[in-house]
Amino acid sequence: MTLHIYNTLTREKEVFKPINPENVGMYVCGPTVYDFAHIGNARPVIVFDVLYRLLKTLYPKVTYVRNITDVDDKINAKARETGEDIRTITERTAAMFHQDMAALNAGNPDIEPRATEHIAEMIDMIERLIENGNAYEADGHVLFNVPSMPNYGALSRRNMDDMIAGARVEVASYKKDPADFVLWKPSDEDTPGWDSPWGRGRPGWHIECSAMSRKYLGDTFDIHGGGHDLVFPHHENEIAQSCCANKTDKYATYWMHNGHLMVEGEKMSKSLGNFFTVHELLEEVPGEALRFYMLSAQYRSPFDFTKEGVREAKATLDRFYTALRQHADIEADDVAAPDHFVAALKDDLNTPLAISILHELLSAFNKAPSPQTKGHLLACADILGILQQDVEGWFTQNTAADATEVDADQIMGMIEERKNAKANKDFATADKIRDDLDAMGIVLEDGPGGTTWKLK
RNA sequence: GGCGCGGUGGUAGAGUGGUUAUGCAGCGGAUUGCAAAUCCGUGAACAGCGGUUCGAAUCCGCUCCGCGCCUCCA
Repeated sequence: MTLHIYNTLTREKEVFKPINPENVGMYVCGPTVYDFAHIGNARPVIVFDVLYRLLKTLYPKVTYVRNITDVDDKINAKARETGEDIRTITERTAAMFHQDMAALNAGNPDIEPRATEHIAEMIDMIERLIENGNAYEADGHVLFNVPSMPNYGALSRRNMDDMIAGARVEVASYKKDPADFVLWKPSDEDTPGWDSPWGRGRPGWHIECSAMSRKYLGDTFDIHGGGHDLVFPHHENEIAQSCCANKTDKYATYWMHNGHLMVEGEKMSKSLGNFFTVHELLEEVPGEALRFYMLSAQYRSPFDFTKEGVREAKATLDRFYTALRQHADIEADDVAAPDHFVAALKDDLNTPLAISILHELLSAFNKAPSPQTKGHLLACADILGILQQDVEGWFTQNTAADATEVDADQIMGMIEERKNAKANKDFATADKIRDDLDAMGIVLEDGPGGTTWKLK
């Protein structure tokens, strides 16, 4: 089984053929750093983290680039609101983003370029677009001229004439064509800006990804990912900018888009108040459970995020960790993940199928605990980025909030008391102790090796 | 209006032109002082209507329903 990827460009699952098998290039649209990451922002981070892990098992080198958008009008608006410098906001937010994503066990990409550190590259690209006749200056702005690109609309399969007929936004008077979009726009005195051949201003939304992907991955590269909503206009415009500036037919070979999240069956939105940040969820559930939960659906499907679903995901991970705990003395073999597991992931990241195989491997491990069955289980889990943390830690400290509330010594003392009561056949006392612990949120399990405890 | 996606058992969620998905929940059993954990067994589905086919939940068409995007939202 070779790696297959669903390509938005062709709307088909295709065999993955890297441009250079020695170094696979992957670019994913990262966060705009002006507020806490919400659970929807976490989906592409997790999905592409799994893809990155999978690719690294298949190719000697993978270069994963994910940008940080630190110049944007939402950031500017926040700065006006709080009176802070945009740099203060973006630095703080980026740090929180990294912290939250680390809790989801999503590693950092190889390169994480920031827009503000690549203004020169963007200006250079805009200049080339003007030279090539694809962009023009008007009223202090520089605009990309959409009709100058014959293939425009190929990714999103849009016809510009139809779109304009149904457009719901007024067209700025300085545009030559209603579909033209901004590459550079002027900044007033109160707005962050950079000197450019067109005066002091700031970049449009799309140009940063074109400029930065080129710098780190070249004119054409293998995979470009992001949320489904970015297909149009963001990715369509990136293609236009990059192909026209670099004079190539091809920008990214494979376009991957993750589906959006809903919350409790409703579209997630601030006005509905059903907006979870990763940060607040981590107060009540381990990041690993959020990660595992997200992977329970195929990445392209819409995902209905529910608290009940989170709870179930956590309970499922408890099962896995329980098995690992009961057989903690067995040292896992250093084996490769079984083929049928890897094959599931190679089929356009079929994580639900992969997880079903993980359940089979768990069952096999429970029935016949051995270095090999444990090794298989852990090898698969490693690719998904789960079951890697300390087993005792999983049961005794599920969230940051738990750490301060539990007194392990006290619990061990009560377990000892109960053991003595049981030895004396005083089951009433033994059960009373168990009930008391239960009321504290502690669950006991009597096993062959003694009694263990865990947080509910 | 344009473009696109989806409707699977109580629930979450894969897959396949004819053969058990898997998890959770349910039911029965083993084990346990009782539990927990684990193991064994078990019922239950493919939105509707046509068509292609020896055979379709799986391919095609239509209908109904739900959802997304349409200039700065992952």
